[in-house]
Amino acid sequence: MKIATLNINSVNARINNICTWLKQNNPDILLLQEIKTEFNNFPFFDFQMLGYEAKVLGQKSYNGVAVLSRHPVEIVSENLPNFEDDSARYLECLVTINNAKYTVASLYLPNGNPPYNNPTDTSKFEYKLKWMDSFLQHAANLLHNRKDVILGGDFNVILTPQDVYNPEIFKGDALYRPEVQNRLKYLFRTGWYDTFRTLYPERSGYTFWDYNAGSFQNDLGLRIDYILSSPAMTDCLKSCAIDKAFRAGEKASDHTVLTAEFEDR
DNA sequence: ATGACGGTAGCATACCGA
Repeated sequence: MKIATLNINSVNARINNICTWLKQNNPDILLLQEIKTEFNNFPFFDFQMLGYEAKVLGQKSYNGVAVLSRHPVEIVSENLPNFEDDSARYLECLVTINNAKYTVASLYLPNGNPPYNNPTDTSKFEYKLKWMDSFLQHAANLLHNRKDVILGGDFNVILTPQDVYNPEIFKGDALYRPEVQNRLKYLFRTGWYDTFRTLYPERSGYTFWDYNAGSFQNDLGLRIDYILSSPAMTDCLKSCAIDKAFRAGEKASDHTVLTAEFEDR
């Protein structure tokens, strides 16, 4: 079972990029974030032509998440079940592959930095912490109630200095604050696995490079996209890879694709 | 390296991202 995650930064602006990637890589499941469109403007047909059914939690202009699957898929939860949210950031589905049922979620965690015109405003950071607290609680429930679970997406958390090109610059940033790092570490203490780090303890593994000139060319990146696996899934984890070539493409997203592969059940 | 980029809404420029 091959599953990938990608912050697409507008699914309609990048429909050609992602369709080309799907044709070449053919994953069973693709988790998308920042589709930046409502349900009614989602390009269902383009994905259908490639054999994918899409489940979509859309929103006008901002956010929005989706789950694409080549196998039967049904929605379990739109938004975190324990959190009132104005933003479309969490979509949980059940995918059936050869009689095995996988719980998969596409999540887009809040950024948390203040607006540029109001740098002392902490409301976005408080929202991020509340979102994470609800997510941690829900993740604990999933671990208790389900066996095969994958949580993938843009977590907007830089976990360690190893995961950023220059830790000094990010001191105090909402992606690097101890409050969010500790919340993510809590997941790993309670049974979840970071698929990339589990297989590659030493690699940098950036998944995001700013659009600003030189960031990608000079590899000034961040590792903020993750595929987390439950213990039973981690037992059959085969590979995890970052497709850096996708970020080098014409009109690319600022994130790139992260893929994990598991032994079939 | 607090924005130079880029998307959306919608028509000029504000807001958002990380």
